[in-house]
Amino acid sequence: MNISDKTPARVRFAPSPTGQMHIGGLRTALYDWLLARKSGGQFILRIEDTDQTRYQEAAEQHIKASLQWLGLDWDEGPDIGGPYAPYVQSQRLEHYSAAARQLIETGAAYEDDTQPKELEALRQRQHAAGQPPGYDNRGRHRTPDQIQESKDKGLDVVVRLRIPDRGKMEIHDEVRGKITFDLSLLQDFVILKSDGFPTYHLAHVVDDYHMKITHVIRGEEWISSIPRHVLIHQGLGIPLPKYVHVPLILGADRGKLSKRHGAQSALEYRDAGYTSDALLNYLALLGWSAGDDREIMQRDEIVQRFDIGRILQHPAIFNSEKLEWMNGSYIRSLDHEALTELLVPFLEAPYSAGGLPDSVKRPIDRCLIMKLAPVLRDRIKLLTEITELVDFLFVDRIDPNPAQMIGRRMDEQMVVKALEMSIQGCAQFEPFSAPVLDRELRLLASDSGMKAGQFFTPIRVAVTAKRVAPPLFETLEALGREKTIERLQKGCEIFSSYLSNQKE
RNA sequence: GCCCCGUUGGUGCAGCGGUUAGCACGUCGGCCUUUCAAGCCGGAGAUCACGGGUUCGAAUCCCGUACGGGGUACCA
Repeated sequence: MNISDKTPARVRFAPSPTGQMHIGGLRTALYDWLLARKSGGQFILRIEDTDQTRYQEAAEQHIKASLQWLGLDWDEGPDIGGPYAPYVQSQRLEHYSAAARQLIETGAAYEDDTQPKELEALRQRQHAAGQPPGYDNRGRHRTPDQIQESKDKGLDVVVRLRIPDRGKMEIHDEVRGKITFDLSLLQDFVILKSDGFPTYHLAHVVDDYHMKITHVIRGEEWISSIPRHVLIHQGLGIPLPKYVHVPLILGADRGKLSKRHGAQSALEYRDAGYTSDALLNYLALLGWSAGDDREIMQRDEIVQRFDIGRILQHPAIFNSEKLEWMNGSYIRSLDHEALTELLVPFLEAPYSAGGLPDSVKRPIDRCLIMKLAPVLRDRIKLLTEITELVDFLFVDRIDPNPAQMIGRRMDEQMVVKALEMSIQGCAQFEPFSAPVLDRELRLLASDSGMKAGQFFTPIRVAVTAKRVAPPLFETLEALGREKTIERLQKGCEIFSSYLSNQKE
């Protein structure tokens, strides 16, 4: 066990509301939550809305809904408050400007009135000369009078942090260990934008300090900016948190995860029929392993075994086949009640959203699903697959294909015989239950001289209009005697007319 | 370009100086069987990216190369 896991950790998930909550962000949130729960600490949600240009109002709700669906409950956050409220950066601007002022006073930072178009021109010149792009620290020696003059003229003024001209910086990351950077390669960077908003660099450092965050868990893309964050800490004279940089999640082609790779956001996975437990389990393993071969682990077990020291150092590749398998495994482990609970909403969804035909009135008879749950469980990997599997139970009319009634090694006579014998039989079986149907239909099959597989095929197709359906006896019982006989008779008619058409 | 990080069967992981390189997904074959699944059994599939060291001994430690990823913004 990692030593840092033993003391209560305060960890935050700090998304910026600029779009949908992607799988990568969700995995980071999960690791935050796992560390907080394991250590008996707090999981904090903080909204980082410092980019006015990319802000999307719906995004914050989407983020919260995603976390809730996955069961990642937060102890402090925008809607519930907490000792360090507010938890939305746009409501904390005075903290950042105070920090920026302090940094200016100590000389760690300075005001810069270099205009955007000047920066753009600089970049173009660098590009033309084949030089690496970058700010050349030209604003370092502005006088207060010059800055004031620019402000009076309404020009843009930003605050930049001064980077030492030379020197190395050695930092420690909980995942990768020691990482060294050459400071001479960095340029002075913006901490306060001209619109008065802080950049990420300043804002998160200030907030993490105020909120007493112990572990900064975030994506690998931030590794390169650690020196900037360390410099801000030093300038402010505040202690460093522990850094935990988690590997990125890539698509099957080793490229960034995008639409091409299927669902992207947590809620899309929900709608595609994944259970939150399965997704949580899969996500936990995407960039972390407990050190043995166990893969299917309950939430509690994952919390217990989670260890930031065992987070992987290389990108994780999202394998949707494995996720599907895992989802199927979770579905199979559900009890009948829980499974029914999950399945019914998918069936009751509008037809256009993958539910039963709209002609079926809602709410549906969930007892039917409950009864069949044991035989349904093994047959679906995604909850959405349920509709296709059981729709015949709910619709009034089905449309069986007579050609499909002729099973392997069967002729037309056999089909007619099987249907007729089963119609007669079904009128008599008492009770009309799966065990009785099992016994009696098998007897009829042997009486008819057919193999069970042959005898049952026309029945299945007549009653379900499918070649592939749930097990027959349970299906017939669920359907009931009356409907079964009605469909068998209808099947008989359809098959007869099919035969006469064939002859013509 | 420069900087940082990584590299074990098709895929995801285990391995932490001595193993017949283990597990899972997928794939192939068999059993079971009323269809389809599930389950069970078995198979194929890895010169541990490559090249140098260190060591009695290296997938494991060091260096280099290749490849992959990230960064290089008044985005996060």
